Amino acid sequence: MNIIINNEYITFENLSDFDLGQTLECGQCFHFEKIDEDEYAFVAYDNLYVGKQKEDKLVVQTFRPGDVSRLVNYLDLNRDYAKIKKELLKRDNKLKAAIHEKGEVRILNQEFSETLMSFIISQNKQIPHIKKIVADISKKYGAYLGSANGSDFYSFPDIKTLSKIEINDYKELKTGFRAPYLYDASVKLNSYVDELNIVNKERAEIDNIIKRDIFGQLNVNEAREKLKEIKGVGDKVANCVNLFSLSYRNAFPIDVWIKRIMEDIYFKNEVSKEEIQEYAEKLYGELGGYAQQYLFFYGRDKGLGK
DNA sequence: CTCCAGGCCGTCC
DNA sequence: GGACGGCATGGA
Repeated sequence: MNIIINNEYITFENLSDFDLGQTLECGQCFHFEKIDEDEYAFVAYDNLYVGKQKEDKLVVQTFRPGDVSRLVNYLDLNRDYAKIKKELLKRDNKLKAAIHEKGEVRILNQEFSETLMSFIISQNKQIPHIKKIVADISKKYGAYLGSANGSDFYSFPDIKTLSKIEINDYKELKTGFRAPYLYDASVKLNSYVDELNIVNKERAEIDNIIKRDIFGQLNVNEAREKLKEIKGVGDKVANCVNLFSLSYRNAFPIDVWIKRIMEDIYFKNEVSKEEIQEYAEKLYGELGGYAQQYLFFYGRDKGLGK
């Protein structure tokens, strides 16, 4: 990989095992829009990026010049995915089709607070509607970041702003029964900030401190249980947060789709989530999160099991 | 009209 | 412990 910086444009050359569209569309994040063929506007933390990829070349316009390392980290571009895929295939050749079709997905390193709130919203909802609610909350309470292809983009509200949103405000944003869950999550998020005595820090740094000081010493199971202290967070949402923002790449979230897909590929009949969890842990081990995402995206795209 | 969506909670046994 | 209905909202 080669990086060239020219004013607000960051160009990546010789990319491997990466596709921006796949990475954004696979279901791990909700704060983006496809604005043209192979072109996406996406929000990470309080930054807006507009990226266009052709083959192994990606050009990203950033609305905050000088944050190349943050973008590289967000897109997880410093990790050797060829090695991960090779090892996964060694452990289980049945992943071949999923990796062949969706192998250019990378697991993003997302902000903890936005990921938590987003996946609380996600329960019993389809992805387009999750995206709409995330955009609506951001538009109402976040900061304006910029415009792309006629659409305005806003940051997801930061923790201090979230802590001032009431249950009824969430209800007005059509979150339904999730409103009290979102409220409780914002209270817990704010309590982390208070507990760690984080004052006068920049957004990404607040995120880093929470990840390090609240979750840094916990293994994946302990982190999941800690997250489940939040109302409306169960195994699935907790594991999504673990995988997509807390760097637990061994987390294996099981939702309706992955359950169907695993049953289709491995079991040939209906089995419990616990059984699937155990099976996945044994088969994929510390690479479970990658396998899950390849399978999820592949299976959902193909409509496997339905 | 129905049924279901990247689930979870409270209640029942 | 496991099963089951309810839950807001929108789209197929």
